[in-house]
Order: sequence, then C-alpha cells, then structure tokens
Amino acid sequence: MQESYDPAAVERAAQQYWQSRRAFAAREDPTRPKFYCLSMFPYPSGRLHMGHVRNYTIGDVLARYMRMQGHNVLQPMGWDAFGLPAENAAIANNVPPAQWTRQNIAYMRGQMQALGFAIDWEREFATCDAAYYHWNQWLFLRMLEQGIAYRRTGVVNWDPVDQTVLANEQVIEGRGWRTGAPIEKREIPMYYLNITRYADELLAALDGLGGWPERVRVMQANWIGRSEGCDISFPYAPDTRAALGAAGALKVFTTRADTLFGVTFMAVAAEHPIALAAARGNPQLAAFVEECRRGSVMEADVATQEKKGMPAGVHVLHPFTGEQLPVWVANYVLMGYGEGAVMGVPAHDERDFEFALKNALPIATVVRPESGVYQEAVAPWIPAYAEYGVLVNSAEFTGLESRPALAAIAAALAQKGLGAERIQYRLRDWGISRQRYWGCPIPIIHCAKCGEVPVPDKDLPVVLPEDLVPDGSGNPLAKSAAFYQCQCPQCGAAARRETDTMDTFVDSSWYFLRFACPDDNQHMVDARVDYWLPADQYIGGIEHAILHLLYARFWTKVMRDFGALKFGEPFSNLLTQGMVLNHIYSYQPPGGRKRYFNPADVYERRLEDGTAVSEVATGDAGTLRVEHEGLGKMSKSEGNGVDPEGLVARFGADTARLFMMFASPPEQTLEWSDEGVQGASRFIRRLWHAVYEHTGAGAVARGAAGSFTSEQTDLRRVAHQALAKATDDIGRRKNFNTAIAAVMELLNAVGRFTDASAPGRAVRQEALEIAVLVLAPIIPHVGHTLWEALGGERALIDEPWPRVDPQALAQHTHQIVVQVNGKLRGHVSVPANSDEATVRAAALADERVRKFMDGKPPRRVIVVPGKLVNVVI
RNA sequence: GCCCGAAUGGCGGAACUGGUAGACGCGCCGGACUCAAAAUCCGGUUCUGGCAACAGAGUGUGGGUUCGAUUCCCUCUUCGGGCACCA
Repeated sequence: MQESYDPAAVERAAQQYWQSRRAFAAREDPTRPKFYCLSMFPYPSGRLHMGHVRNYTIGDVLARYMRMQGHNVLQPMGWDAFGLPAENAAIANNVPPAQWTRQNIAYMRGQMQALGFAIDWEREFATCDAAYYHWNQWLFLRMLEQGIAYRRTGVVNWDPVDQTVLANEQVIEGRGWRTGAPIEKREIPMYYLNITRYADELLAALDGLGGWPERVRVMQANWIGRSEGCDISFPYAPDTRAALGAAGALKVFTTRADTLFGVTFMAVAAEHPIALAAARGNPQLAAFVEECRRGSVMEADVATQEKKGMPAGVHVLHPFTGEQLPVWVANYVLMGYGEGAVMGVPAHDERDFEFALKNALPIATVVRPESGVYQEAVAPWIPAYAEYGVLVNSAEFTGLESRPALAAIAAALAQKGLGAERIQYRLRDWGISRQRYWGCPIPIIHCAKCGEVPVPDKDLPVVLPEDLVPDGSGNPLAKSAAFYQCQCPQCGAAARRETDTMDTFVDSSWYFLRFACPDDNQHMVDARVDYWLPADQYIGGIEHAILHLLYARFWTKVMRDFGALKFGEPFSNLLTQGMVLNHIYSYQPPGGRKRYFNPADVYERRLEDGTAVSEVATGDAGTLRVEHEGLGKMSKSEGNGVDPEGLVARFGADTARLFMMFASPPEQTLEWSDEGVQGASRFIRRLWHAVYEHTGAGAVARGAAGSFTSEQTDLRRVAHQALAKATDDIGRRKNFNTAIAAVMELLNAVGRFTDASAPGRAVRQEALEIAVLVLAPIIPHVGHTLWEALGGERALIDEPWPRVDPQALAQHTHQIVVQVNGKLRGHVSVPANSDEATVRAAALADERVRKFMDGKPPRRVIVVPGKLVNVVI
C-alpha cells in the first residue's frame, strides 16, 4: 500500500473492482434471506444536494451492513422525473422538459456513482419512461372499473391573467407568481381516487407497522382523523324553504351531540347551497361570498385568517325545541370537509365562542363539569368549557353525563328521522388531475356522444409527446391538436383526449414495486415482487411522513385487492432522515432586495470592542458586513448549499460519507461544518497510517489466541466492545455516529498499544481488522484497500461481519458508583459476581461515603446490581 | 390555527430500559517536531470558587412524581417538519 492516502486513486480502484464483478447486481435467491433496502428516489433537479447524499449514504450503510450479515441485498435507484420544476426550467430556457430532465438524470447518476453506492444500476428507470407510466394508466383504468377512480369537481387556484391553474407553491401572498394577479378559486372537473374507502384499514394497519417511527404513525393517524359522531338535520324554517324553493334540512356532523341544546347559530361555507341561494337576493351577502371565493384554498391560510361571517338572513329549526336558529355564512367553514356546515355552540367550543362574541350571538351553557367551580363563558377572559361534563338546560337529557347523553341524543334524533350516529374521517379523497404538461396522461377520451370513455388497454400507453415547450399560460397539451384530437374508441366519432396529467404522487406511489421487475413489458408487476417486497428498509425525509407514505400504502392496498400483490403494506421498516442545515447569511441594502451569501464565503472578524461581525469580501477588495440569520435548510433561494461534488473532489467520497454519518444520528437534523469534514478526513488518514505502519513492520500471524498479557487483554476488550457496540448501533439502533465513535476509541487504543512482540502484533492485527470491517459499510473504498493490505483473503465486499468474542469482553471486577442522597460520592471496585450484601458493605465502607454520611445511620440503601449504590440518610 | 418533533459545554453530539451528565469529534489552550509555517504527535479543556485537595452549580422555562430525572407527567418559550397542486 501507498504511504499516503490518495482518495481519488483508492476510490477509482474500489469502484472499478465492484463494477468489474457486477458486485451489486441483485438476483432472486430463495435460499437466502433477502434484504430490500430502498431510499426515496430523487427528483432530477440538476445536481445532487447534501440531503440526497445523506439519504443515500444511510441506505448504503444499511445495505452493505446487511450484505455482510449474509443477506441477499437489493438496493435500486430511479428517478421521480415528472413535475413542475422541469416546466419552470422549460419556460426559463425554452428547452423541452424531457431534454432538461434526461440531462439532469445523466449528470446526477454520475454524481451518485462517484459516491460509491452499492446500487444495482441495471434496474434503473425514470417515471417519465412510457414503459413505466404505461402501468399508472393501466391501474387507473382498473380503479375506474371498480369505482375507486371517479370524476367530480374540485377547487383550484386560477390565475385570471395567464388563464392557468397554479400550484399552491406558485401562489405568493394570494397572487400569481408570474402575473402578480389576485388568484381566484375555480371549480373544475377532476379525477379523484377514493382513498377514504381505505381510511379504516389505513388507520388500523398502522398498529402493525412496528418498524415505523412512532411519530410518523401518530401523524398519519391524526391525518386520517377518525371521529365518532352524529349527523344532525336542522329542518329548514319557512324563510330558508322560500330561498331554496324546496323543503329539507341543513345537515351537520358533530362529535358533540351532547351540546345540541347549546346551539345558538349555524355556520355554512360560502360555497354551500344555502349561502348561494341566500346571496341571490342580498347584494351584501353576495359580496361576502365573492370575497370568500377569492381566499386561499390552503388549509393553513384558512385556519389562520381572521374569522369572518355574515348572517344569511335565513333560519333552520332546532330538531328538539323547534327554535329558529340563524344561519351564518362563515369563512372558516370548509365545503370540502363534512357537510360544509357546522352547528355553533359558543359555550362549549373555542372557535364558536370567539365567533359569537364578535358577532353578538347568544351563548347558552348546557354542559358543566361534574365537580368544582364553574363560571359560564360569557366574556373573552372566561374560556369556553370544551370538556365533557354533566348536561344542564337540555330538556329530558338534563342530568346525564356527556357520554351517555351522546348516545341518548343520537337515539332520539334517529327516532325523529333527524340524525344518526356516523363515523367521519378528516381524510379527503385524493384529487389526481393536474392541468399540466410534464406528467402522466390520464387515459380518458371525451366523446360528445359516449361521454367519458376509457382508453382501451390495447391502446396503452397514451404517450406524452416530449417535444412541447410550455410558456406559462395553460397546458401545452390542451393546445396540441396532434395530442388531443382522436377517435372515440366506442363509436369512432371525432373526440377529444383528456389533457390533464396525473399528480406526480401517483408516480411515486408504486415505483418501489417496479424495481423488482423493471424489464417486464407485459405486466405491471410479476412474481419477482413476491420475492423482494415488502421493502425491508425504506429511508427518506421526514417531510414525506404523511402524503407520499400514505398514498404508497393506499396504492399497495388497491393493488392487493386487485390481486396483483400478496401484501398490503409496502415498507416494513421506515427511517425518516432529518434535514441538512447550514448557516444563512444575508445583506439587506436600504430599499433594495435582500441578497444571500454562501457561508463558505463568510468570515468572522472581531471588532476593537470585541464583538464579532460576519463579513464577505467584495470584488473591489472591500468588505460587506452581512447578517447571520441562523440555521436553515440548505436551499437555492437562501444560497447556503454545499455542493457534494466539490466535497468529493477535495476530500473523496469516503470523507463525505463519514462526515455525514458521524455528525449526527440519521433522524436528527445535520448541521454542516467544514471543520467536521476536516475531522472526518483526518480520522481516515489516521486509520490509513495505523494500517500502513502495522503492515509495514512485516508479516503477522492472523488470529489472536492463547493467553494474553494485561495490555493485550485490554486492547482485545476495547476491540470487541467496539464491535459489539457498532453491531448494535448499526443493526438495531441505526445510530451510525456512535458506532463510528466506538471505532475512534478503538483506534485511539491501538495508538497507545506498544507491544511489538509477535503475539502483540497479532492482537493489533485483530483490532485493525475489526476497525476496517466495522467501518466497511461507511467508508467502503478506503476499506477495500486497507483490507487488502491487512492480508484479507477475499475482497472486503465479500467479507462477512465479524463475530464478537465473548471471552474478550469478560471483566473480573465491576466499578460501582456510590451515591449519598443521590449525589455521586465515590467508586468502589467489586468482583464481577458479587452479591448485593457484598456490594452494599463495600459501599458503606468507602471512606468518602462515610464522610458524607456524617456518622448518621443509612435510612435506606438502594443497590442496582453491577452499577450503583445509593445511600439515603 | 391544527397535527408531529426538537432544545444538553465555545460548537456538532453521547448518556439505548429512571441510575457516574458531557463518550467521540470540532474548536481553543499548552507542549513536541520544524529555521519557520502547514501537517502530524502528546497533554488539557462544562461553569464558579480554590495553588491544590476539594466544594458548589448545571441538560430551554416554571412546577410535579421518585432514594435518584437529560430520561416520566403538567405548564410555558423558542426553533423545525406537515397541512392535501413543491417533491
């Protein structure tokens, strides 16, 4: 081996070795346990960012570790290639999205290969390949047949100037990002997937996902939002009947039917039929409805906006008392959730309370706590009582507790035909239509005579033309006659092809299945899926905890019910990785636009009074003082990204990988640190030198055996403790930082080890072998060379994970911590197999312990075997 | 606004099941090597007081449970993720 470590040469050699053996090509092999290690595939944005490097390094460490543990490992990679950024790039550069996307894929593939990931590149595909999205369309048609896919109207952001539907991201403070025009809501027909049909199963099956982080399961459960409650109908009063021209009832859903006698008003969404009818004869109300129509469609905006309302001037009747209740139109009631109407109970609901105070609506208390003082909520400083309690002022239900009252009121309503118990979900059906070009075409043909006609299977895939260039106004497909002109498959008449494309979440809802059989052109999936799936480990950003992961679970269940899969959950174990952060520096010129500076260009300077300021050099040898805004996600807009490519060029892929794995545990955020990178590089060089000096001193007998000196015993204990810890940290806890720390301690111990005798050198050999093998999944390139130098018979990639020698771990004495009143006062050494009485006696005999006991008798002595004694006085 | 997390030395983090707070790394300080610098190696490094031995304080805030709390419970603060058309 070379005396000095040259990352470029070492990495080239290892990568060439793996490539020449096709080391990562995965084959189905029923005789071996399989391990499908899946990282979320990237959007091909142009260049890899540090989040990608982190994600794929975590996956690679696990894949390589499991390979060493004897598993048949599949680690694939592909491209989530449809989406908005390609269209934006197309508008900016006048390049077709397909060309931009495929160039990016080629570039990013090269970047990934330079990082040395153990990926089976033979299975690679992109979601914009017709051979892939063919099956999106095929399954969509099956869903249509089963009523899972259906068409109805939905609300979108409409830019009236560009005549274009905008994504939420393209709406900035209520205005179109390109035109600056105020955005309107518009209802258009769209396709939906009936995910709510699976709500119960998606919720219940979370219990079986023990390999998922608890917080993700909680988030999904809350997102699905199952609530048990009651539908209640409030019959129209004569004024409402007149406005609507029909009899009927206003239906609401509530989980608090026990507060029914406290209803003092009703609130409906601006889009509700009653609101629209009432607005016809009421210009003021019509203006308010119009104002609501202009508001945002985003839930966060709706929930934080000022709660406004206006009386509709019509009434409904209380189902028990027959009292006339005013109907209000309110901007906080969502048409898309429940019935688009809610009953207002100010005394027992925070939001209704606020609304009632503001609009001078009556407040009626009908529930009180079972005990304790209670003050009726009548003013802003007395909060509404939103808990369960005992009913008052509730006719025949007075005196009941809330829970029995819920059932009793529901039963009474059912008898009157004005209500029934029902389970309601917060989850809404999944709208998949996008009025955009760069996506998977929805395989439907609209015929004037036959209506919506599915494209026959034999005509699939409906291929997306790749030569169009969007210009920001409308969907190019809708302007391309070559695309939309077609014949009706049923009657043969001239017809119009659907020009909406699918949400890109559809593409990512099943790509992990396709990796098992990317070459099957006859079927969506085949029997190989049953070998590889479910994925044993899925790794990706926490930001995907809800939408992507829920859609993928749903899609899997649909395919299972269709008979294409034998399992209902796609990912057995999930690791949600934290984000990569860096410092944000900016300069705000007076009256100008804020500029951001990369932390790499910023340096600190101390002023004469000692305060530190951040500055950047400007072109004319001057400096500019910049403001530190704290830490934030690496992003283009804040200019604080670090390019992985430069890092690899300067330090090598192993350093990049080691730093990422060492800086923090995978689930936590990772703060970028140039010094930390240097530290990782330094450690690799120290390891390199330790092996260089050891092997340079001549051949060594492999395998330490026989009796050991105490120095040898100590090094062996450190080595096998590090191995045991790293095995647990990587395999079970997936905390790589502490596994690396254990090997660092081991290398420190090797450095202190002075025994140059033949048995001593065999012990050092064993320690270095353990260090190299344990780090193999993390720094595989340098490991490849070092393993060869240590005399490995096989290449490192073919080595199994080393075994812990229990004898090396054995300890004859234990250090016991002694506390007095919970404070550390001393240590005592006792034989490893001491009983409690011995430990207790040793502790009480300790000089410092006696000092702190101050002659007082112990009131209590707590002994934790092998660890600690606490003397309570 | 709602749901979910997080907060520990100068910095990143460790302490896994309630049992020695600060492993490991960075930075800094001192030393060795060098004409010198870089690199490398050795030692020190939570804070306060003390020459030291040692003592006291200390895990975002305030409270609680416990022999014992970074860990469990409640409160608040700040930061981050998600909120259905960014992916």
